[in-house]
Amino acid sequence: MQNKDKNNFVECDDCSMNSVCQPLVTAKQSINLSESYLHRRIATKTNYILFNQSDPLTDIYAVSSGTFKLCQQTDDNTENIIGLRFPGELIGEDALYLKTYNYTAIAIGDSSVCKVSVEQMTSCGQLIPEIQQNLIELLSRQSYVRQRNFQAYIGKKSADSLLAAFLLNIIERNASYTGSDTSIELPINRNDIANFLGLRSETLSRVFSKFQKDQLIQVKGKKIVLLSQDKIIKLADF
Amino acid sequence: MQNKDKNNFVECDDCSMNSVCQPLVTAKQSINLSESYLHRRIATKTNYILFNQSDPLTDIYAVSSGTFKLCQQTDDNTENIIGLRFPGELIGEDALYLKTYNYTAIAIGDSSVCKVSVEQMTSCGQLIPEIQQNLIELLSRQSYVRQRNFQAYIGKKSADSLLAAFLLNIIERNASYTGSDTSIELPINRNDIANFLGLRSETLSRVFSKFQKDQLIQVKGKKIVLLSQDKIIKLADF
DNA sequence: GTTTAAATTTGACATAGATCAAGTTTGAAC
DNA sequence: GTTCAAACTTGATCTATGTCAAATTTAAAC
Repeated sequence: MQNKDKNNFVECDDCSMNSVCQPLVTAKQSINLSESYLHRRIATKTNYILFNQSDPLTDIYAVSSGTFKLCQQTDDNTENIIGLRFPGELIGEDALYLKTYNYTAIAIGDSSVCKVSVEQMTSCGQLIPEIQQNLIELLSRQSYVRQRNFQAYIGKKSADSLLAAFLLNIIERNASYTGSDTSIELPINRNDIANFLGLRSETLSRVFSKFQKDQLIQVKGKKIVLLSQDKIIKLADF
Repeated sequence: MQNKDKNNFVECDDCSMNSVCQPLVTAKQSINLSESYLHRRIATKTNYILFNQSDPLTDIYAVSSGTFKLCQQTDDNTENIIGLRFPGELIGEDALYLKTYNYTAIAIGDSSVCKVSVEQMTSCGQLIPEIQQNLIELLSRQSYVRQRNFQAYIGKKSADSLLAAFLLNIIERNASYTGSDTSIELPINRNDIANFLGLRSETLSRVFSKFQKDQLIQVKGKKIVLLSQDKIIKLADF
């Protein structure tokens, strides 16, 4: 079980960008890479913005600690949270296709990221086939993760099953980092969860209360423990 | 505007697999590829199953005509539709990571697919760098499409906005094939749409009726025409 | 520690969607 | 064409979630 102190980082070995980042580091010795090709563990404070919706793509990020929310503005100036990223996960890689970020990425709490220049990665890819192959694996893995993520929420409407699916999803995604598959230090507030799930924060609060009353979960401050994983999975499956 | 006769296929030029499929065809002349490396336009009847959930990955498919639904069974034996695929789109590529399909792919109506052997594609990729590069672009495009798809539905709960988002989504995805960005020949029945969106078919029916009464759409048999795209976009955005 | 604003919970009522039931329409098989 | 089952629509009621308001808890700033 790893230390969960907030100053701790995900290990490079557990980072999804490692397969691209490592060969670049090795290549640095033989190829003339500019200094900006890779920045490791850039510290960011709460509400720090990595990039804005519709900025041109320049870098791909991997979360090394903390959490980021991905937001979109709608016409009427409301902010919709359309995704969350946890340590070891990528941010911005879906812009490789359109060359433009299509959401704003904002730090929740003190966090940190590693950053790889797309330009450098691409030109190195021509020289080092290993990078290409790794990039393919990285992208197919990402494709799978997205599919799972989509499946988790599509077709669900009841507040109970949405929250159950959400808890399972974030606990699973953080398991390798936290070392637990039944608990999590909730990095995001009720309002943001409600926004993401399309519920009202009052409704979400009631479901949290009900889950506690029914002995499905235990909440202590920001920490959530699943008391009956089976029942939660059943709820999420509905 | 293209002919929309159901026997027509999406052009290879408009198929997302083309960037991988074409180089393989070219390579066939110089490399010793087995006969099974590529099957073009396999005809499938209604309810034909391409592969089952948890089958090991062997091939990646691209829809050349018709429509496929992606389904998952839950514990209580109900079938959940977790995605649709239209001409030019891929099926099964997200299994590249886990090596196992994680849903069942079923034809809706008479359809057809092209099929590429993953084994052959991978071994050819070592010899022909072009295939690797094209695969990367294919996967990042897919990543983007999935993200858009996710965004379209996450956080939406009202039946109105779900249906509006659904109509826009499928019309957009079929536009290059049908030649229209305001109408579509609906390939899927109300029950399946309701299942996918997590609504009851009665509710969906009521929303369809309301949209027609409010002059937002026109329905003639299976054909749907958007009368006020602006209003539908506004509904979907909420 | 105290103060204070923000986050969360709870209550009362309104409303959208689910459920159950009964039509009506559509289209395939004959 | 006719028949029939499946798909779709509509109506009446019930329930879950939204809405608005107020109370309570939490945690940040001092």
